Amino acid sequence: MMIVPTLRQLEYFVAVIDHGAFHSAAKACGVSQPGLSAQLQELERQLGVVLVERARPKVLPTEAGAALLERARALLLGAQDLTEAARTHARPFTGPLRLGVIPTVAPYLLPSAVPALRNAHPDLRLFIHEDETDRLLEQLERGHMDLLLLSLDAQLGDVARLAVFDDAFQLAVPTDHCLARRKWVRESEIAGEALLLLEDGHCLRDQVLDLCHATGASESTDFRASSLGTLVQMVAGGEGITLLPSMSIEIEGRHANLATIPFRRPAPARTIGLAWRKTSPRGAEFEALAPLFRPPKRQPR
Amino acid sequence: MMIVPTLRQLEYFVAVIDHGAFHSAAKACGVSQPGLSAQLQELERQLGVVLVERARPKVLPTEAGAALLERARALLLGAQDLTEAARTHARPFTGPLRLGVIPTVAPYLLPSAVPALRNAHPDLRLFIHEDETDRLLEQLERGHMDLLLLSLDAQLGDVARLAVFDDAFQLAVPTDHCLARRKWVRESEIAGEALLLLEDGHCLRDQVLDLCHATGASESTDFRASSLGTLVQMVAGGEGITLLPSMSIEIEGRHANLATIPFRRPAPARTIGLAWRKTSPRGAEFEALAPLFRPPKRQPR
DNA sequence: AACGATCATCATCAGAGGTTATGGAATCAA
DNA sequence: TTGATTCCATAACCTCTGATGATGATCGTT
Repeated sequence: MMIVPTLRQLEYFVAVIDHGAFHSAAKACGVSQPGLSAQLQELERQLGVVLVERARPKVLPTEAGAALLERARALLLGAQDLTEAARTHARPFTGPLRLGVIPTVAPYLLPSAVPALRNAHPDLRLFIHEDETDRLLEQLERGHMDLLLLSLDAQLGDVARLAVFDDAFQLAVPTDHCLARRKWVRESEIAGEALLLLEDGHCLRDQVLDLCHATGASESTDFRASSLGTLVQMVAGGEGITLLPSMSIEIEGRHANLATIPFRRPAPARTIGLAWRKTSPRGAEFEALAPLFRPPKRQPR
Repeated sequence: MMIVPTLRQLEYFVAVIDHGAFHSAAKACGVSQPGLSAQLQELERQLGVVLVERARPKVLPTEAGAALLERARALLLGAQDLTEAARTHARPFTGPLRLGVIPTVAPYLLPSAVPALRNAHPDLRLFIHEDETDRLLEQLERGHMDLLLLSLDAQLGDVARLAVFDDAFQLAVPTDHCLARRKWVRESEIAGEALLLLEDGHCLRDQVLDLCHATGASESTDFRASSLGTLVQMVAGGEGITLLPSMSIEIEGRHANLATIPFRRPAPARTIGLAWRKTSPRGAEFEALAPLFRPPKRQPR
């Protein structure tokens, strides 16, 4: 069996489509434009099909090119996985670990988790990327991320996942709110309230919104916060109430005019966990890393 | 992203494992032994892992090698599929078509189907391989077969499939059997009978055996035929009775001392159909070919 | 001990794949 | 229209990969 395309040719092909231009694709691949051009031509010659239409503002895949693009991507990803499988086998817990974390988890969990990771596995080169669930998942599928730390309550699609811990919600109200002095509240007690929520794209927003529908609460209109920090500022300013994940309270809850009240059990919660591509060669590693992402033990009072 | 292994290196690696020796693997790949040896060393150097243990009588994969072997196979298969996708896109219904057919179908359907195929698509280069279901499926998964023509009643696993037609069973008895003059029989009437069956491995055997259990018939011990032809000889010789698929009767049924009796509807039947790898780029082609595998119309009497 | 089989090494060479410089076509601004 | 600009293809040249055949080293067998 003679192998027809080379991985290098496929890499160039994918790069050209992704960049929409030869010269920038060439730069991204670390080669000169003529070099890339020649390889792509050779690929097209060998396959007997024109893959990219050299249109003016932007090169576009032909029909055939579009049909082969995903196969090419899958092959390149498979090659990457193979090398990673080799390294993992030779020396586990080494090499790059591209970790994606959602914005409503990163600032609260990473300060403890990152040192723990570095300490337990000093040869792991950690790259952290913070983004919303959907974009993280796309990056994961494309092989630009290795591991995600996020809420497993969101729609994750066909990925391997492992729950790490549950993160209960608490009610956050201004100190002059009628519930501010309560030791706990029932879920049903937020019925009729209008909650301040995060802006679109945050999985936390979607989950709390679902909770609103289930309990008879609603979303406070006119304003959506871009972070939990902003949200807390607004609650403390008397603009409304909201739900905060417990992990955020130690940091976000230190605010005059803000009271946080736990829910009575069973409290509504999100499940924080890890996700990775099912075909990732490092699944076993990731499972072993999971405990390091648990929140640090609070001092018993 | 620098691509670490080349497809050629992976091809050599897989060949060495499959052949158990460098020199024969090299011959199979069409290169000299030192060439292959060097590439494999380079692969091992780049991956930082020894992949094959140069044991004396036979080289064996190391633990790491075994772990990477399936990934390597998948990549090579993916590359093959990609080229095929390109050719299919450029000129559908051309190139090699490696068709696997089970032994209880091949002699009855191929005499009409093969000319029909050649006629409809003269640029299709047909390679036909006859074998039992399990082995065909393995060849299919490995990429050594493109398309299978078989009974969809067997366990096929995770493959794409398309039913082409139903092939009803008929009862075959010696002419001196009490049922020999009947125009039809009921399924329940074979209860208590002992049927002659094919030897192990034929899906037809398994299916008829299931039918026996369902109807209260049993298998005639002491003898298992290696083909339907043999089976018919034994029935005609008065050794017992059996079930024959309708498609075989025009050929196998021409025998003195043999009577074939249809079952009353709904007659027990097998479903003949096509199967291919889900990732095959030629699925659409195969679906278009399906009608050519229908049995030829019988002349109405 | 000698032999045969098998994989590694060596010296060598063709060509695949890269580079820079340049050409030509399309786009855009004036 | 014209000139400037952008972008891909081509050309000439170079480097080093990946092949070859011959030979060496090692191990199991006779």
